[in-house]
Amino acid sequence: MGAIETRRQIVEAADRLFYERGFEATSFADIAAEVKLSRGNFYYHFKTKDEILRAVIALRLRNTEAALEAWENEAGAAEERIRRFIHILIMNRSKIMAYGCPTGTLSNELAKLEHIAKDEAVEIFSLFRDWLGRQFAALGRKADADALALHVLMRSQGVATLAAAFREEDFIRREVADMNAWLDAQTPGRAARPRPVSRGAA
Amino acid sequence: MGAIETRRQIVEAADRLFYERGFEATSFADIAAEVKLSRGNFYYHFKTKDEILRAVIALRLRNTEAALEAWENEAGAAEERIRRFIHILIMNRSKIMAYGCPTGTLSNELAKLEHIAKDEAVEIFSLFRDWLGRQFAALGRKADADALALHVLMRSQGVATLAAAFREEDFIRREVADMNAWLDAQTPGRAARPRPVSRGAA
DNA sequence: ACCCATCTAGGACGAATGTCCTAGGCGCCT
DNA sequence: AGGCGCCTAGGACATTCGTCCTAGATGGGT
Repeated sequence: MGAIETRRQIVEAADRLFYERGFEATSFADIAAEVKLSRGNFYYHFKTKDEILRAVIALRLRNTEAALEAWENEAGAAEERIRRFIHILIMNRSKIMAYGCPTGTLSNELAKLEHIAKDEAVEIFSLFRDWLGRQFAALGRKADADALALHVLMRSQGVATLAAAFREEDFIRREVADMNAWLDAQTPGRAARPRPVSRGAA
Repeated sequence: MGAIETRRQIVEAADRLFYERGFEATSFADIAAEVKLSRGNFYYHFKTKDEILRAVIALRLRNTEAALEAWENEAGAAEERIRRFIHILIMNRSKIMAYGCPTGTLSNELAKLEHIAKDEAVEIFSLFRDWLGRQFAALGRKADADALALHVLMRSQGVATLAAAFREEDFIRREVADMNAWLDAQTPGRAARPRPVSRGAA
């Protein structure tokens, strides 16, 4: 098997394990076992644990960039793109209820560890922040586009954290509906397209 | 020194270290050093790490209960009490920007570890949830009191997570203002009391 | 057929971890 | 003063961690 393919498998396994168990709680041996490699062989591909972490973050950055770019091409209007983002909460609800948000939990953990790669993890957030900001600017909210972007990100993080704590799927659906209703209210110039009823405010 | 006092100091140190470094990343030796105890003596007070965790969670539960009860007695109306809760984000902004929310980050970590005490940590959330629910019920929102409570909790968690990631104090203040504005809109029956201007929606 | 670069396996290494044992010192009781 | 129970110190223990070394398997190019 080529080294490149092996390396890819390692990073992929580490990505999942870091998400499901956390960075510190995942050992070299765990990842090696997952890919069915000896720990020694493992060392051939990655010298240190930090190196794997960097590779995982780089992978997530690439995946995030690709997803955002795909939404940029697929979805029509900026508003529809933002709804795509919001909809992740529903699509990934099972994993979110089990492990929270991959970006948020990693960023939290690295912050506590005062890990050098902390800022790189936050960079994933920045990708979403900037992308969302551009969508809000396209919606005619240029002045407060960044604040609106952070607001959407904030809600996603809050929903993910509480969903992981209480494991209530209804809560996720309710908050997603509320986010969509909120988004409707952010573009008063446009006619609000029909949406499923959002009971009350939350 | 009495064993009770020593035990109190241990739990207090563990509480802080679990918050600042995380549960797994904090070792027996770390806590012992903080309280200036030998690791052997430490064992006299706590047999296992889980035992300390349980004690820390119990402490946080007691502290939370006490804080909520104090707000119940001090603050006048239910609305004012909810604002007290929201205001924690501003009061604790330095620690939140450094380490996130103690409850949210611990709950996230324990969930990933599939730790037995996970549900006990979530119980801290439940205290806030129930308390907030009672306030909303007192505000005349009996039907969706729990949903509103979760909504407030959700926002707090989101703000804490992003504040820890980006370390922007303005973001916290902006979102707190937005939460207050949102709260105003939840009690349409009452006259909205004058509040500092919340620029736009977010 | 042979060689050399690429890849792999297995184990060694010190440090740190959670856990546990034992010997001793301190202070309150009678 | 003496004894006893509470508290402490220091280290042993097995395990696991991240890291590192070395010998061998593999396979394409000559």
